[in-house]
Amino acid sequence: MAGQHHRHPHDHDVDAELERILSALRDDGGRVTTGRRAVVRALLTADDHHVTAEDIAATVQRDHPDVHLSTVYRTLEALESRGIVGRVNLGTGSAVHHLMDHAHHHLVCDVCGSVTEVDDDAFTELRAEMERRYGFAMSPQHLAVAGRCADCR
Amino acid sequence: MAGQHHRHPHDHDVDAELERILSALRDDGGRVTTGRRAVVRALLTADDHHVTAEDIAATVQRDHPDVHLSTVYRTLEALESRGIVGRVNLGTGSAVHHLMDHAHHHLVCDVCGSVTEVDDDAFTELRAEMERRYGFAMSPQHLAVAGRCADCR
DNA sequence: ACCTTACTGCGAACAACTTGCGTCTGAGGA
DNA sequence: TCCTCAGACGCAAGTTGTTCGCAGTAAGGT
Repeated sequence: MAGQHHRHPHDHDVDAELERILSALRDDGGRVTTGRRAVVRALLTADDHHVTAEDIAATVQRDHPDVHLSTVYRTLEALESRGIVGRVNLGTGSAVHHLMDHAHHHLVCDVCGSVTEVDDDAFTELRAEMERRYGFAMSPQHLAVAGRCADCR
Repeated sequence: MAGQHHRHPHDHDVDAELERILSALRDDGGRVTTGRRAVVRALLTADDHHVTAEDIAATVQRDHPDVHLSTVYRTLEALESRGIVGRVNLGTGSAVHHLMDHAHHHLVCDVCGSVTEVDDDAFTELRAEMERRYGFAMSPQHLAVAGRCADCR
């Protein structure tokens, strides 16, 4: 065991989850490389769990300076195609990525750009309605609702 | 009065609405030019009322070949900042624009990319919930819901 | 240890806008 | 009607965020 540098109280949780995710990737025919490990770790330890590709690259490059931005993009794509991470694309600027640990949606503030998670259960009624009226199957993820957050009102 | 070319049964409605919109623009300090008139007309007559900037440019350029794409973008921006048109940005590809004639939202199919309008009233309950739980004021427009449409399921 | 072949770094390509610049023009006023 | 001048235009060049082609590297099954 032992030492990654800078251990924190919850590093065990992070490490366990990290390995769980990486095995899922490996079991699906993917390979686990230093870069990929670092990208997943960055996603796990990101403050608000919603980060851009460049955020991830910046974090990763603190420890591994030659992991290229395009590797981050390719890793995110590999994880997305396996349903491990999700992408939120609020029109302006870069897309934001997050682990799909639980079904949730996003309230995106038009003013400050902050992203708030909303549990999927708030949407069950709406989902049923869209299904009934339009035969449309709402994705359980990826939904971004624009508006104005409490702070910016 | 009289003749634009190629008159159709509902051209009067279109023309009336066109002038209404252009006056709103003019009353707000904007200027009405040939290009802007053509852009608004393209929005009014678009088949599904949800068009990309390039769609608009293509339509406009049939009659006015030297209206530049950048003029279309600038006109759309002018109209958006005045709340006359709205923009839907489904992650992939170009943004789609539409007149804000009534409050509605969008069901965007992940597979075929089709956009279905949903009246805002389906969202009143959800809006109240977001307000109550997070103090978040959902925009009455611009909401795009990802998923799979009836045809693609 | 060996052999596939997925993954990588790098730079160049790409799509969708956005902007700087010099010219032109709509529309309120003299 | 004519002036004038900020707002709008055409054009080309620039930005931004993301993807791709290539040749080299290294996972991981055998």
